[in-house]
Amino acid sequence: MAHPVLTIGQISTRTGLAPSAIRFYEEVGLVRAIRTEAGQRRFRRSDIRRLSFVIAAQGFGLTLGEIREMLSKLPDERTPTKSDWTRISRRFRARVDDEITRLQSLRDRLDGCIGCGCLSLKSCRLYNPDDTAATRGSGPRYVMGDNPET
Amino acid sequence: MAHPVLTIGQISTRTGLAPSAIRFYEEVGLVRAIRTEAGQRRFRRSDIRRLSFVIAAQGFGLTLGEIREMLSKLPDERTPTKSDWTRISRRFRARVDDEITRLQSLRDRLDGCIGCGCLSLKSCRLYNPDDTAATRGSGPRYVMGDNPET
DNA sequence: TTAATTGTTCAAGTTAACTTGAGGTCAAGC
DNA sequence: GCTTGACCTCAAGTTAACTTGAACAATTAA
Repeated sequence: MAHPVLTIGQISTRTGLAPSAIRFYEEVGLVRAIRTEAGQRRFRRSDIRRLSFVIAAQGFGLTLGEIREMLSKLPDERTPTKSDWTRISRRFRARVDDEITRLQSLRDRLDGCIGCGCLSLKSCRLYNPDDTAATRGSGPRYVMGDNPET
Repeated sequence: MAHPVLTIGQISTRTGLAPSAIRFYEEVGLVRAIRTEAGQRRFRRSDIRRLSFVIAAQGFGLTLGEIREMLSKLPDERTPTKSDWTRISRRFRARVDDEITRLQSLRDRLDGCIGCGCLSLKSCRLYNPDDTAATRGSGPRYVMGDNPET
């Protein structure tokens, strides 16, 4: 093998992540680096995949905590195999599916509002209480308006 | 009319937003309050709808800046009519559609990776360069891995 | 061998979207 | 007319996800 282990700079160019981000990811437990005698980080090739997964999951909207959660399903002792990754990807896919569903239902409600003019009706709820937890924020937010003066 | 104008507390209970959030939204220009002689805020009924839109758009993932952008299309002088809102909602729907499309393509690529095992091939790009700008972060991030030891 | 490059730590700064707290005012009910 | 609850401002704190900078060590290329 040309490069049994990689430096942080090499990982950086391969993933597109800034070295500072990679260090930060190590700090929060998303990757683990081996250290040389002198204290420099060395990464395994498989960490490229790991970090790429972080990027993908994050672009999808997961927090680093959630991503760490998912990655915790990978074996710690050995290099993850293809089937390890397939398992994780399947879980990830399920989350993507859920999000697509959520957005489709948002779109439907939006269509309802646009089409039937319920924007001006008490009965229009762009946020219905049965919706799954919102990404951010807390407390009940449900009514898309009220009977306006207009 | 029972309440020609509403206090911040009333707006708060109607929207589910904390008063501090409403004040903050005023500060960043998402709503505008009238002031009483004594300096207290008074809102129009139509602001409930406005703030509800903020909540909806935010739950979808738009930043407050983007939301302000969209809301800037509403008339400033008069109370927005139903057709004003319909126009905005249509634009919003287009954004939702785009996001659904983006996620579907992510899902497809994910399926490819899961199905064909390309997770272990150089050719697998979970992030392809032609993708539209990611929500967060900068710099190129494109490779989902590399030929691993495994 | 020496200079340039790349790496290290640690503390502090950044942005978004708010919340919290202090200290004070206003409005409503009894 | 006074107490209570709602409201005000302004400064500072909070969380996520990093980046930046200072001061220094290790590696590599000429």
